[in-house]
Amino acid sequence: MRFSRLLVPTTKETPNDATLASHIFLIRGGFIQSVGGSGLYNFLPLGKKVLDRVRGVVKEELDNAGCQEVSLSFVTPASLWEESGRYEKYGKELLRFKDRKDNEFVLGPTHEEMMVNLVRQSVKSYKQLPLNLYQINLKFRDEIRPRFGLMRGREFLMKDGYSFHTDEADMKREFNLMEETYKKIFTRLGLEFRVVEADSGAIGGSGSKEFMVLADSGEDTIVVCDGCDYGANIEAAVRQEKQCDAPAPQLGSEKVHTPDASTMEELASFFNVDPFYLVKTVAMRALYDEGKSQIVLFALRGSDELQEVKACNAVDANELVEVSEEELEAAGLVPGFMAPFDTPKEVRVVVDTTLKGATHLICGANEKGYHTTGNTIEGDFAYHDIVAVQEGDACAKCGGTLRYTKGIEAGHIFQLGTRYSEPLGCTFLDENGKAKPMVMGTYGIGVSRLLAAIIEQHHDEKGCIWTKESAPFDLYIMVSNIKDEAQLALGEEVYEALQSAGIDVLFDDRKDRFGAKMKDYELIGIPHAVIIGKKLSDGLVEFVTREGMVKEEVPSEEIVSFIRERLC
RNA sequence: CGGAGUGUAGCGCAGUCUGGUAGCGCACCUGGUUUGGGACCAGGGGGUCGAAGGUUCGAGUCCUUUCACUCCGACCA
Repeated sequence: MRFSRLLVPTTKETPNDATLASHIFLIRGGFIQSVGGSGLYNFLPLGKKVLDRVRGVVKEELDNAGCQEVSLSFVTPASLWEESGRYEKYGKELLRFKDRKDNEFVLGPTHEEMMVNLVRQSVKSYKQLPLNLYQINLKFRDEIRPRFGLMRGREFLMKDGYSFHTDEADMKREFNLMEETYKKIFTRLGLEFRVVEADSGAIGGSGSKEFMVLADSGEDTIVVCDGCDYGANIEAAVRQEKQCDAPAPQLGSEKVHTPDASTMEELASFFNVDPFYLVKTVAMRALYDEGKSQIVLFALRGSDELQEVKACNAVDANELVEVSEEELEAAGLVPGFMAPFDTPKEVRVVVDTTLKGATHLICGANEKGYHTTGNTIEGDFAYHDIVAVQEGDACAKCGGTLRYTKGIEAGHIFQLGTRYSEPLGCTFLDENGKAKPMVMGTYGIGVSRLLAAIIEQHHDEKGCIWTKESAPFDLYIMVSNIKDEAQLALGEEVYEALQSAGIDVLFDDRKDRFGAKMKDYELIGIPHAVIIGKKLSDGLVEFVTREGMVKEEVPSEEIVSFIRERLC
């Protein structure tokens, strides 16, 4: 491709809403163009090329693993979503609309329903299973706050795959195969990543893993162990039960006047005890379908923090929101002095598992200005793991130290079970002619997000540095001064020779000066370049590696074979 | 949805307080010079100043309403 013919509107200036390197360079490098600035982007020729290459890697590995590509209709009848029960549960991110006949539709944010529908219509026998179908198509999620360019757009390209099995064991086999396949994909794309245990969120099901591309700019906090390969999203991370060296307060069961102590710090210093022996009672409002809601008290040790996703799962709610003090008082609770005991009966209580059987605890007295000491937690509370793992906690697997790191969620695989096949009646006949729901797995990769993830990991202050398998072109050739006939002639010659050798070359034949072309090259970030310039009079050209901007001088007559050796 | 802010040329911004010819940089077009780090000179095109209503002889500027977007918090590939 000749640069002079390619639509690459590079800019010197940074768009004012871009803060992330990937966002800045994808826009400045002319890869993408913002549409109305609301999480919608056009892919320009360069961006489309990268997208296609990344998509190609994904497709190749999936096909090798025995998956089959399909393409599902983007507009989905709402009735399917009603069948699965997600029409309500999915919330406002689901874009709903009506056609001219007033029939309701949604724009697919994910396609479990559609794929199950496809399979239930065409698969009837155990002989047709297992089956792994995928598509690489647009998704639309009406995000509350789209941002960071391709990292969190409203419309995005996603690979979503679904597998169907006769039993749990076969689904797990496929799940493991997909984990290995995903590792191959991310490795080929040149990404440094970590596979972590994850929460299943709105998709449902059990046992899910996320593929986190490590980057400081990542939106997810992941917990990793420095002693073993344990890794988990903060939303799902577990730890060894915490121990406390400080002595337990030896106080009997009494009510103590604590007028100014309502926070954990104040309370700990008031009683002069470790926060480990305090009970923190956090009130949240749990939201359910059809506008129902309930106040829930979450009790945990004063030394711990509530993990909201875990808490939300514990009460099976759609969402947890904060509760105002007024609402708490109206429900008969005393903000700042709440206890998990003797609560009004419309208030639900969830206790962290580590408090089960705990003694010598200090907690609120359900009375303004008072706490009680010498409490023991026993009996039939609803016990759940609701705490956030903290840095420095001990790994449950090996006892090593857990640390936080930031990641970009690039892939997520789920063991779904019969969460969708059952309500949607996706069954097969087994050897005995008996109908059973298929056991499913589901597997996603954020393909357009991968472009952002690659740049987050591979850039410098000057621009993008694409990896071998993601680069829009294999090589860039610059003719420094196109008025210099010798330079231009050699450029044309090398360009032709490499093109016919199957190397995808971007030939910069523009009239601009050296500096301007160099800036564009650095911004666009093709892995290697050949610069035909001044040194041609000494019979030399330069071979540049974008990573580190390393320059090597090569005799001009050897450049074609040199490149074929380096790039192939 | 809560908090903060911004809407003026394709992009980045000034002008708004104090009403009076709509400006600057980048980009774009023409001609010329220049060619190893985002060149220079000369000329040129491009705007219902987010929208609606009001005040006024006159509104980008003042008043009212409204919409959109961005940033900080809770969702997700």
